[in-house]
Amino acid sequence: MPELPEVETIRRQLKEHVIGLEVTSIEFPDRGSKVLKGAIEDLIGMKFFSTRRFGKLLVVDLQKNEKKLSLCIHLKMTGRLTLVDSQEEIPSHTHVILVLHNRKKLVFSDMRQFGFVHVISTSEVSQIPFINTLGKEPLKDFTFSDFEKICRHSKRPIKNLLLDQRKIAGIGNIYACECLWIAKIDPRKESSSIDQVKLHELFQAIEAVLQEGIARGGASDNTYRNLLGGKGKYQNFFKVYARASKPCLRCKTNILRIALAGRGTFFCPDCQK
DNA sequence: AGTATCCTGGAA
DNA sequence: TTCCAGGATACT
Repeated sequence: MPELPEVETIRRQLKEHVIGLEVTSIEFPDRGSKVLKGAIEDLIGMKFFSTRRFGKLLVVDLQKNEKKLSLCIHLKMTGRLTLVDSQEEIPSHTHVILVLHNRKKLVFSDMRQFGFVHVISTSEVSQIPFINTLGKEPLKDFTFSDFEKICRHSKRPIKNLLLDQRKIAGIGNIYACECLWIAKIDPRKESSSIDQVKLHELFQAIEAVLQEGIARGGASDNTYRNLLGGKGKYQNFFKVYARASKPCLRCKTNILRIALAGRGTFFCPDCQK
């Protein structure tokens, strides 16, 4: 599902394909859709100006003279942002369509309606609670000492900690499973009990896994598609996620699937300690 | 700190 | 027909 690498992929595509374009009209195929908030129609006549990402939240800023508004978009599980040609078919479960000056359409669709598209004034973006409570960006200002501090204070299972957006921003279920496998750590292991060496391996694995995810355009194990409707490729390189009952790629022991933090959790019971 | 909740389609 | 997918939040 869309985690940091998938959202970052879309952000980069927006930057390449949408920045500088003007919104000429807006359509609401699902009027009254609960995923929309704020005066989206106020975006008409404004131009895409910049793109930002906060964890898994995408922020697209638009401008016209002194007026500055921002689209805050969260894809959650099945949300999609798609840029389609004027004649192309609109995806199913579409909630809003921004028609652009070049006649292309920027479409937000979401089958399960967990995601959202909110319009707020750009000056308010830094104040929205979700951004305020986010932890460090793992690919930006994240140091080993930050990570150590987070883990040393917690008795929770390490996987739960990795998924906690208030501690580290952007890691979801897939990448949490993957980096724990790489660092050979049992996802159930109490965070504060992991020794320094292993913790450092995990710290490096987080960066490596997220970078590789971005490099491969994200993971389309299930429903994820990028801005142009294409699939990511990272699912072809999963080490452990979705490999229940298959042999561990390191030691051949069968991969286990358990529930942790209410999520499917995949790990090798033999080499992840 | 752990769990129910939102929601729908696809798989078992 | 039931189960499962899981991001974030509101509960308990």
